[in-house]
Amino acid sequence: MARIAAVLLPLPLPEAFDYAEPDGMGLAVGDQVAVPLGPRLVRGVVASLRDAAGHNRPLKTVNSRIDDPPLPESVVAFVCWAARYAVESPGYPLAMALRGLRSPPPRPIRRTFPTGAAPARPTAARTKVLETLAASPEPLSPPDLARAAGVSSGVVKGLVDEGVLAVETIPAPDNLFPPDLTRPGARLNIGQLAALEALNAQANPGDFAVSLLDGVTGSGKTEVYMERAAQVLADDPDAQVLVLLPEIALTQAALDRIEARFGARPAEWHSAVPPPKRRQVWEAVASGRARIVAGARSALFLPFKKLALIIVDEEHDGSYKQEEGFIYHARDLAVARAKLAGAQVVLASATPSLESLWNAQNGRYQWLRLNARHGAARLPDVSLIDLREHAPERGRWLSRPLVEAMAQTYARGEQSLLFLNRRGYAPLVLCRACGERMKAPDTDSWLVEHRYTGRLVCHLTGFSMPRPAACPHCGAKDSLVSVGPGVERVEEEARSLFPDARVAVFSSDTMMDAASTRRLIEDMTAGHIDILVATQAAAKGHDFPNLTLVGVVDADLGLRGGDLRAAERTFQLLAQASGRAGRREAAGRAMIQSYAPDHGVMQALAAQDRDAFVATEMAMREMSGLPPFGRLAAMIVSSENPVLLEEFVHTLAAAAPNAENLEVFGPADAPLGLVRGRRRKRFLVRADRSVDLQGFLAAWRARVKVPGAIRLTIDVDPHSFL
DNA sequence: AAATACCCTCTA
DNA sequence: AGAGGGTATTTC
Repeated sequence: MARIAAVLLPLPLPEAFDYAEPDGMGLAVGDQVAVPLGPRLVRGVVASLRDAAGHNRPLKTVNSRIDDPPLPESVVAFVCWAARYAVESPGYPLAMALRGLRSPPPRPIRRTFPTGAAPARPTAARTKVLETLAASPEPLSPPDLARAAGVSSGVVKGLVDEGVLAVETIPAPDNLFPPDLTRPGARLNIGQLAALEALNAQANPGDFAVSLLDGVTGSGKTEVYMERAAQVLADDPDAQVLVLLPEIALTQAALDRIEARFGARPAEWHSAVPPPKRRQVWEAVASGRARIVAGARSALFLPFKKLALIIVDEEHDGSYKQEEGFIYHARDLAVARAKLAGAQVVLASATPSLESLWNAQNGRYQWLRLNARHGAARLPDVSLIDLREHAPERGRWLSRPLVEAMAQTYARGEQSLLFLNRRGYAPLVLCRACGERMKAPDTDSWLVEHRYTGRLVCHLTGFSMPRPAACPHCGAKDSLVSVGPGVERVEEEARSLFPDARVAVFSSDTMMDAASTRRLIEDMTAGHIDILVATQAAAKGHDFPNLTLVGVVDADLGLRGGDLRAAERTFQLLAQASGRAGRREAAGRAMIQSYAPDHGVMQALAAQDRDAFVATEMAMREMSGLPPFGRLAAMIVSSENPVLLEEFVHTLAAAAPNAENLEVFGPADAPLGLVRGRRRKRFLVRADRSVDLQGFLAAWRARVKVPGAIRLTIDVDPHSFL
């Protein structure tokens, strides 16, 4: 009756390793175990158990069970599913599922209290300590007590040693409080109520179901999904809710709303959460005590005990795609996660991805549309400015019509937002004397000038240098010129046009931390800013009541790369940006500057006809068999050695298995062919939806031996084509 | 990922 | 021969 345990290890191994289960250990799937691997002992998780009968390979034995919470079976299944999806080792997703556990627990809190005994020698310092402690409203740690009493730590220690004071040690509280479900919910309008009813009716506890909550900006999607969350939490006292947010570090406002609704701050999970806090959140999620978690994409890997609802807010957002290391799309993984856990998914967006719209059209997802803006708010008037006709003068980026609209807005005491999705001052610096373009060393992308810091920065590699006084190539002095606009340069132009106006910049460079972001948002909300120049960091989420004009400085920017999703992304971004205008009583307008106002994207934006845009874009995708009608994967090969790379790429091309209804394109030089001295090439695979794309990719990779100097990455459902 | 097996070159 | 180094292989 001996059993074999297949154990997943958080290491880049291709599969689970088999170990013999010691008699009487009674392992279960999800248990954490210590197993021998070569000469060392590592942590692993039991993926499955089977009878050892008929097995003849000698196996090592599980060393011991680790006294940490087991991973729920649905999490183990999800780890395996995600690995297969991404064509990667299960070790990567497993490491993510265990991440909170590997952090150190927070330091316990020490509290001092009097025992009642009197000090043998009551010196002035000792009396001061006892008085301070008696007067303190809350218990103090020994160092805090010494500081508060103004004595050295030795005095407190002496009292403790003598038994006058005692110190108790308690685990650090995690400050996670249960949601208050007796609070009244938001007042919903008819459309919101209908959507909520549909969500409530769609899934019984334990049912997998997906809904697309598709509503224009300001239609109140958040209230709807929060009420659904309230219902789920009320239906089952053990149920847990995960709210996925893009770039959560920048969207503290969403956390405030959850706190306002449930009277308790949700557990937070993202890269900026300090390790001891992570440990607490991980344990609270595993025990089921954390009932609402708000997190970035990696929160999908948390070991929820009873996950009942996943909300993917702004589901179209590009930051859900993890592009490095373990590559995945959080929206797609959220659906898989919910399926395995028996949970409901709500995908919310004003500009859903074509993938989700397609699933909604096919009836795979329930499609809930909210058309009316909440309260008095109306959709903004959108107009196109043809830059061929209204070209700004050299070195300027704002056209006459836009400047006039800004002047009117300013005169009325209302706010303008100028949107330009480009950080820094100028995207390119070149030498007038020799024509040299400033680049990062061994990299193909231009250096971006940042005037605040006086540096030239590579946005790809992070390289930066002070702006040189002379051209590093030809040595000419004062010959460097800044070409093209970034937000800082548009800010400069706005200041010169409106010298009395209060102008601010909102980009990831000016908003380094949550505090400065919050301050700027408060200033904007309170009307202390007249003109805000912003990158996409401000295009989403924030709701500024007095903002009535949105100017899109360069609408063509995103269309230039010309990849599969360029039109879709541009439409989403600009629709979100123009949706910032007029979210309260004041009527808003959006003005879009473009050199291609006849382009389908611009026409659809001006007409505010998303359905027309979606229909044409879908037709194009269908004709070429591109997502969502077909599937794509990229195989990216890179090396510092170009000769070896060339050779390997040939071997790889020749090794591609034959397959029906599938094409392999490439190898092609990646658009940014050289990054940090590594040359990159890529293959693109297109397959019909009936094809086992992951199986093909795995078989292909298994046919070649990847030399050490070559890195091979597989990106399933790629979003970036760089 | 981490330990170790392997395979060069360099030193004496 | 043996140290020192980089790279490839193995880990149930």
